[in-house]
Amino acid sequence: MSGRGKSQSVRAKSPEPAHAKNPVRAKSARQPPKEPVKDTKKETQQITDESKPKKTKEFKQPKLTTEEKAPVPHKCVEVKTGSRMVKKGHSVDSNPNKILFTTIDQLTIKKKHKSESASIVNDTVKRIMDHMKKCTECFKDVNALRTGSYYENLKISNPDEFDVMLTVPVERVDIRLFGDDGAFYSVAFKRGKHSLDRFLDEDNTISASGMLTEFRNEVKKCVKILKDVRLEKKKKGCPAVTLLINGTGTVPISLDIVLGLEVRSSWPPFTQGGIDKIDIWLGTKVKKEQKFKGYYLVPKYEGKGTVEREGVCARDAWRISFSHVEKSILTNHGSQKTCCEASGTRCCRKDCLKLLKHLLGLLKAENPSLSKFCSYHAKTTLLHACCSRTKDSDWEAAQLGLCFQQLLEDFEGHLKDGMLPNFFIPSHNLLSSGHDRKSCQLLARRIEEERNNGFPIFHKSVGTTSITSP
DNA sequence: TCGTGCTATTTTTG
DNA sequence: CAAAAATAGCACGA
Repeated sequence: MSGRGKSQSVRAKSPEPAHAKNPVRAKSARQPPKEPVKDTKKETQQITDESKPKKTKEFKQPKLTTEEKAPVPHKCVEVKTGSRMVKKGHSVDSNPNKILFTTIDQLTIKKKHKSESASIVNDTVKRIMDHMKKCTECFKDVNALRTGSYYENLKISNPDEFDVMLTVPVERVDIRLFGDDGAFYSVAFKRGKHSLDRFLDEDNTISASGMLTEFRNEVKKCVKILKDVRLEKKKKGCPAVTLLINGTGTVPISLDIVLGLEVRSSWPPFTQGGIDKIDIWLGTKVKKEQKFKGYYLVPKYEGKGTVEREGVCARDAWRISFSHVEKSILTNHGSQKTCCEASGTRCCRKDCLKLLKHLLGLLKAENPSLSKFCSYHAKTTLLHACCSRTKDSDWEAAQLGLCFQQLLEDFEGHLKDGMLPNFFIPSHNLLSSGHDRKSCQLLARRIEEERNNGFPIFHKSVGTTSITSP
C-alpha cells in the first residue's frame, strides 16, 4: 500500500475501512439487510429459503459469464488442464517455462478434496474450542488463529496439513529476552493475580513446558472419544499438539494445535530492521498496522538439537511468532492494492513460493541429509525477495520463469553464506542450528543443477510431497 | 466451496 | 438508556 493515508492512529480507520482497504470492493452495492433476523434458526432458514433462489441468480449472473469466458491470465493456455493437452515427453522442451506452469497446475489442491478436509478439520477445531471455553479455567479465553500454508493459500498437492494456534491473551506481563539471538523469551507477570499463576516457576516466569503439558491434556481429553483422531507422540521442543485424523479414504490429515500467548504490546527491540524492510514494498502504513496487532509466543525449548554448545542449559522458554503477520502480508502481498485482484494485474509471488516449496520437498525426498530444511526457509526467502524486488511489475505473472530463477538464486545465496535471517528477527539465523555447512552447500548445488537444466526433477514425479515443519 | 472482513442488528453491561 | 460486545448475514477472493 503506497502510504496514502496519514492518519496517526490505526484505530481511526473505522469510518471507511472497506474503501480504504480495497476500493474495488466499494463499487459493488451492498444489499440492504432485509427483515430483521429472527431468533430461531428455523425461522431464519425459512426466510432465506424462500427468498434465496431469486437473489442468488441476480448476483451471480454478471459474474458467471466473465468467469467462464475469460481465460485466467496467469495460466498458460496450452497447459491448462493437465489432463487434456500435456504431452508426457520428458525432454526439455523449447519453452522452459512450460514445465513450471504445468507443475503449478498439478500442485493445485482439488476442490472436492479440500472441501472434505476442511469440514473434518473445522469440526475438530470447533470441538476443541468448545471444550476449552466450557471445561477449562486457564484456557477459557482462547481464540483460534488459523495460520500456516493452508490458510495462506500456499498449500500444495494435498489439503493434509493444518495449523491452528489457540491464543491465550496475557496482560501486564514482562517479556524478558532469553538467549542471545532475540528469538526466545521468558514471560513474567508484573503484578496482581492471573489465571495462569499456577504455571509460574520459582523465578516467577510462566513455565512453557508446564503450560503445554496441561494444554496437551485438555486437547487429549476432548478428542479421546473421536475414533478417527489420535494424538501424535510429543516431540521435544515442539510447540504443537499434533492430531492425526483419518479422513474417509483420503490421506490422513495432520492438524497442529499450537498453544500461543497473545501479547498486545510493542514489539521487542530485536525486531528492528526486520519488518522495517516492507516500507518500500507495502508501505509504512501497513507496517504500522501490523505492529499494532502485537505478537505471539509459543512454547519452545531453547538449546535442543546441538549439544555442542556448553554453558547453555536446556530450559524451557517461549519463541516469538509472527504467523499472523506472515498470513496477512502474504494474502495482501501487492505493492498496489489491486495486485492479483480481478481488476488488477496478476503476479507470480505465490506461485514462485509454491514451486520452491515443491522443489525443496522433492530434493528432501531424494536425500535424507537435507531433512533439516523446511518450508519456512522457503517462505522466508520469498519475504526477503519481495523486499528487494518491491514492484508488482518485478513479479509479472508471465515472467514466472525469470522470477523463479531469481528466487532460486536468492536461496542459493543464503545457503552458500549459511545465513538466512529470520524475517522478523534479523539476528536469528534460520540456518544456524542443525544445518551444517555441508548440507547447505549440497542443497545449493542441487538447486543450481535443477535450475540450469530445466528442472528434470519436476518432470520425473508429481507424487505427493510434503515438507515437515521445523 | 471455504475463509474472511465488513455491516447491521441484537444482546449484554455499566 | 447508552455504550460495548456478541452474533448473523453477506460479498467477495481464491
